Amino acid sequence: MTTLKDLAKLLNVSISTVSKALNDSDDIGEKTKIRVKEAAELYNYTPNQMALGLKNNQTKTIGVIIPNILNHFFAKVIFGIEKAARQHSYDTIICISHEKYASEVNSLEVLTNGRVDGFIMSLASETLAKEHVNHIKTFKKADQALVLFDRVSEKITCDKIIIDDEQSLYKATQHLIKNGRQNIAFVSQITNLEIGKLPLSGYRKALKKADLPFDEQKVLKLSTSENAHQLMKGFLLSQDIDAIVSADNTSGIMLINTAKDLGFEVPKDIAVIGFGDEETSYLTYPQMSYINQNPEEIGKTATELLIQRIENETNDQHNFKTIKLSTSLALRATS
Amino acid sequence: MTTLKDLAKLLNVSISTVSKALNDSDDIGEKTKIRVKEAAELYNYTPNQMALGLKNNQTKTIGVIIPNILNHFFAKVIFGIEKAARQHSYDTIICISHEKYASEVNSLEVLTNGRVDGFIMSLASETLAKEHVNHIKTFKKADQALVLFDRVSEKITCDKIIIDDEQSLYKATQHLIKNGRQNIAFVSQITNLEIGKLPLSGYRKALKKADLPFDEQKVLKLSTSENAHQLMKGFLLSQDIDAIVSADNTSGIMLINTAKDLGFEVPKDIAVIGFGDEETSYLTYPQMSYINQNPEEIGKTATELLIQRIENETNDQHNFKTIKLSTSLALRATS
DNA sequence: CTGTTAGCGCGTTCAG
DNA sequence: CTGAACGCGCTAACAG
Repeated sequence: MTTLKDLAKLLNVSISTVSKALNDSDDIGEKTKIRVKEAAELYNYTPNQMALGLKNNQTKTIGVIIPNILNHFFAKVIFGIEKAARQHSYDTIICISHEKYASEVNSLEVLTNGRVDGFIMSLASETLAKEHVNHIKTFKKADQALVLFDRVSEKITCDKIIIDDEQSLYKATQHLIKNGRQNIAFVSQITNLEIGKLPLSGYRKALKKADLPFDEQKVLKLSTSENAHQLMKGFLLSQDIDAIVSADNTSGIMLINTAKDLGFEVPKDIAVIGFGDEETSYLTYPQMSYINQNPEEIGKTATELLIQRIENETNDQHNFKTIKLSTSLALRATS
Repeated sequence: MTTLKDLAKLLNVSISTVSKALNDSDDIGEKTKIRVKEAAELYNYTPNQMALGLKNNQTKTIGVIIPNILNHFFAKVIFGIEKAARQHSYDTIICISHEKYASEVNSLEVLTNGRVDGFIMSLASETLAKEHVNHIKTFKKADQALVLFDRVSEKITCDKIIIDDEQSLYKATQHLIKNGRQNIAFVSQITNLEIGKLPLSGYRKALKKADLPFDEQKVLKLSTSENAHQLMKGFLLSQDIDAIVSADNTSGIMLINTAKDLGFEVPKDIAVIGFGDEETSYLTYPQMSYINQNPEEIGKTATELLIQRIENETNDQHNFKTIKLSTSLALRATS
C-alpha cells in the first residue's frame, strides 16, 4: 500500500507537500503538483480511509443492517438507500443479521465507532421476539445516529419509518369486496407473531366495514414452505372461497399455482392479491395483483432522515419522528 | 463517542493504563482493572475501529462486492461467505454495484485501503461487457487480496471461483434425454451475451452426444420479463416440445405456469428443469426440478481462498488458482 | 512556495 | 504497578 510518506521519500519532498499537491492546494506550484500527481498515479496511491476517518471524525458512509437478503423487500430498500445516499455524497455499507440476535449485535459492533457515520436498520426477528434491545440502547447512548425501518421496536427511542400494513390489507380486501367477492380468505407465511398482527387487523376491518363476517376458518397461517402446497390445497378445497389476500412475499404466488392446479380459474373462480413488486408479479400467470410496499421510497426516506440527523447533530430526544408510509395497490390480472 | 482519553481523564489515570486495564494486561492491578472496566461500561466505551485498523494495519474484515442483490444466487453466496468468514473470525461488509461499472469502481474505492483486508467480488455486467477492468488491475497492483467468483474476466490475474455452467446444462439435458424426451428446448433470460454461452454449449453437447438434432427454433432468448409470458406462449404452441431446460432464475418458473395455463400437463406433456434452490422451487406447483449452483459452497471456497491469501501474504503471481465448482441436479416433480 | 508540527484514537514499548 | 512517548496515515495551522 502506497502512503504519502512513501511518495514524499520518493520525490524528496515533505509529506505535507505531497498531501497538498494531491488536494490541489494553492500553496503548491504547478510543476510540483504535476510531479506529485504523476508519482501518485504511477504508484497507485489511494488515501487510507481509516486515517481519513480518524482525522475528520466522519466517514461519509452509512451503515445498513438488514435481517434477510433473500427478501426482495429488503433488497429494494437497499436500492433506495444507496440511491439517496449517493445523491448526498454518502457511501453505503451493508451487513446482514440473518434474523439472528447475535449476528445483529456483531454487525453493529463491526460498523460502530469509526466505520460509519450513522445506521439504518431493520431488526432481526429473533431480536424482536425476545425483545432484546439493549445493544441498540447502549449504542444510542453513545450518540450514534440511527433510523429504524419496518421491523421497529417501541422500546427504542429513535427515528423510525414504518409501513402501514394495516391499511395495505384494508385496501386490498376492500378492493376485492367492491368487485363482488364475498368469501375472502387471508393467508400468511409469518414467522413472527407480532409482525403479522396488523395485516390481519386490516383484513378484519375491511370485512367489518362491509358487514361481512370474519371467519377463523378462512385464515391460513403457514410456517414453512415445506408442506405449504398441501396445506393450501386442503384449505382451498375445504372452504368456500372466492378471493384471497396474502400478506407475504411468496404465498400469493404459491396460492395461484395450487388453485390453478386444482382446476380453479384465476381470477374468475378465485381472485388473489399478494405482496411484491412488478418483477415478482411476473412469476405467476396470469400476472399477480400485488400490494407494493414502495421499498425504494422507504429507503430514500430513511436515508434522508438519517443524513439530516448526522449533519445537524441535533440529538434532542423529543424531536424523533416516526413516519408511516402508505403502500399502493398494483392491479394486474389476478383480481 | 467515548475514547480512552475520556476515560483516563475521568479516572485520573493515564491513557495507557486504561488501555491496558481493558485488555487485561498483567501490568495493571485488579482493583484498577475493575474501576476502569466499570467506567468503560458506564460510558459505553467501544474501541474506535478506524484507530485500531490504522494501528494494526489489518481489519479482520472481508469486503464483498456483488452486482445484484435481487438475485437469489448472490444472496446465498453471501450467506456462504459470512459463515466461512465468521469461522475464521473475520467480519463481512457488503457493497452492491447494481450491474454498473461506475458503481463498482466506487464500491471498490469505498472499501479499499484500510476498511477491509481483502475482497471477494463478482463483476457487474457492464464491466464485463465493456471489458473495463483497469480499476481492478490498479487495485491489484496495490497488492490487495482479491478473489473473483462467477462473473470473472480473463483480463484479470487473480484467484477465481467459477461455476461449471456448461456441465450443469449438459447434465440437465442428459437427464431429460434419459427419461425419453426427444424435443428439448432451451430457454434463457440473459442480458449479457458472454455469460450465456456456456449453458447453451452444454445443452448442445448433450444433444449431440445422444445424436439428437440441434434446432435453432427450439432456443428462446428473453431479454425482459415484460412480454415474456406472451413470447413463451407463442414458443410453446409453435414448437413440438416435450421438455425444457432453463438457464436462469425465473424463466423456469414462468414457463411452468404458462405451459399449464395453455393446458399442458407438467411433467407429463412437458418436463422442465430450471435454475434455483429449494426455496424458489416451491414457487411452482408441482415443485420445480432445478440446477443448484451450490452458492453457499462458492462463498465458502472463495472466503477460504481469500483468507489464505491475506494471511500468507504470498502474492506470487504464478500461484493464482482457478477453482471450477460443479453444480448438482435437484430432481423434484417437474422432470 | 515548502516544511515542521500537532493531533485524530489506539496499543506497545520502555522508563520510572 | 503506572505513565510518557511513539507511530499508524492523514490534514491543517503555522513557520520559514
